[in-house]
Amino acid sequence: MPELPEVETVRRGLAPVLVGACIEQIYTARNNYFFVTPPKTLKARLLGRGVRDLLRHGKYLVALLDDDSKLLLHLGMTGQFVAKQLPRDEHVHIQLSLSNQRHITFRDVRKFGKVEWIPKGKDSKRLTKLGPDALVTNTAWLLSKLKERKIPIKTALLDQSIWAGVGNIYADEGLYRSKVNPNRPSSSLSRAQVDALRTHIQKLLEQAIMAGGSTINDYLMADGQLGGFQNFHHVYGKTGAPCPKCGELIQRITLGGRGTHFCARCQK
DNA sequence: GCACATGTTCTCGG
DNA sequence: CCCGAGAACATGTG
Repeated sequence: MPELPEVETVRRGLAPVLVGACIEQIYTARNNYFFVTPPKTLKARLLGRGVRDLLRHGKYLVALLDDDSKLLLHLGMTGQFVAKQLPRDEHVHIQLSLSNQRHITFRDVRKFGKVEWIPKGKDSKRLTKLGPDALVTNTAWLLSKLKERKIPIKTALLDQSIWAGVGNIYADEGLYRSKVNPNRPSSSLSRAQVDALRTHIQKLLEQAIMAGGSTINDYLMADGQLGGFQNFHHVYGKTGAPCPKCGELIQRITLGGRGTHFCARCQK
């Protein structure tokens, strides 16, 4: 669920709480959650560690620790990182108690999220296979990668090895604002169209960050509040509603296994 | 019961 | 080996 703007919003909310603090206590739920790094190892590696910085690449958060190891976090579809000691319901998997008396709760209903500890000097394959972050990707890179593929442009925009951070909402909204039909083969787009897509999507991502991200169901900001950008969606989740520009009804199709929303009259 | 859900990863067939 | 399609993962909502 969280795409780049949601993850960046969480990063900005967590950083003031986490950076500079030391991890003093760790609670892990005793359920079958697939952490990647097992709870026992996590506790052994994280207890007593200070947090130097909290970074983001695409939809991943990376906490840099004071022994030069790293903690990689991904929110999956329904993950929540909240800088509070939330009540421990059946979806709360981890709680950290920090030296500054603050707490961080990781809650995830569908359990698609990932928590991975990375030793000093090592890299996680999850990160190394990512393309450049979508906010800093330039047209030349995007064009060269899109030219290599015949898959629908919608599917290509979601490929995290091309650029990292765009998910289903911002792909659909970006294609709509760029007037590009999601079915178009990736390699068929002109340089001008790719440039328009890059520009529109980056603008969208920045506007969404300013609004605190899009809350559809589960996503929360780090202070527990809802995001606000869902109120600015034009096509995502608007199946059957009139297009804001031409009045044609918004269609929903499936591409790459994902629901895809667009205006067949505006997007060519 | 059915369809669908902000994501990633694996399998399978060509 | 490459590519793309579809399923799987786990749980909830309408």
